[in-house]
Amino acid sequence: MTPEKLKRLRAAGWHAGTPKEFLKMSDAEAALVEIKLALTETVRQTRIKRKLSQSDLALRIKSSQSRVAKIEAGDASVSLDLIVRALFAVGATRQEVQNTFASKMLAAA
Amino acid sequence: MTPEKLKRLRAAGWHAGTPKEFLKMSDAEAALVEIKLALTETVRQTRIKRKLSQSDLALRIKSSQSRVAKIEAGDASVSLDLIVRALFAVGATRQEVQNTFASKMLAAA
DNA sequence: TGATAATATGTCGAATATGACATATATTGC
DNA sequence: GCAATATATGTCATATTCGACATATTATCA
Repeated sequence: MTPEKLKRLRAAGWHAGTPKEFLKMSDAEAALVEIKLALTETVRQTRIKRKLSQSDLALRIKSSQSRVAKIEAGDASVSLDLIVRALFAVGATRQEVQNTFASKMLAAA
Repeated sequence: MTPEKLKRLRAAGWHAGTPKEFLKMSDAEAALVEIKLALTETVRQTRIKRKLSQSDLALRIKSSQSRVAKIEAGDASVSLDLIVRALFAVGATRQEVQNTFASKMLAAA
């Protein structure tokens, strides 16, 4: 895991304490975090493409604008369940989800 | 449904307050449940294939046998996050997990 | 059969995620 | 510029999910 990525994750609230502890995060845990981040990016991109505001999306998932902002910011307090609900609410397609995953893979290489 | 609510929904981009529009919401909820069930089924099949007991898997994800049983039973109290952690713990690849999410997004482009 | 391991189910206090709210900060259109 | 709109951030009481435990049920096999 690159220092760049660590910095980004920490900024989003993912730090588990010391940097050393953070590095110990298992590969599986890291993969889960990265999948969540990829999906939140799909949420944001798709929402904007559909010309919806965060408040619009909040209404659809019966949540609040601030929580939608946290979803898109990759905040650690957001569950995968809520991210997927948001994905469906913006009407993301398989293609859009796949594309985000694909671009994430390239970035990781 | 109150006229006020209808007005807010239209402003949010639903364009209508017809029953059809609201079916989309329940469809999304159903799709989320489908994703969960598909993943839990994979957890169980893979765990058995690897000849692991529920207790073995519980150790790997630092949980308990009873919670693993609930994961595999599709219990409503189990989060998508925990299901994915279990999936990785039985040896699923990141690619396999990603494919599940992508394949369940069926909205038309 | 009966012993033993595996799995299922219910419960509960603790931990975590939640929507809502206040408010700060961008961003857009005039 | 300056309103109006959109987004970001922090907090908090409530709701949900958690691991753990007790115990019931089922499966395996000598």
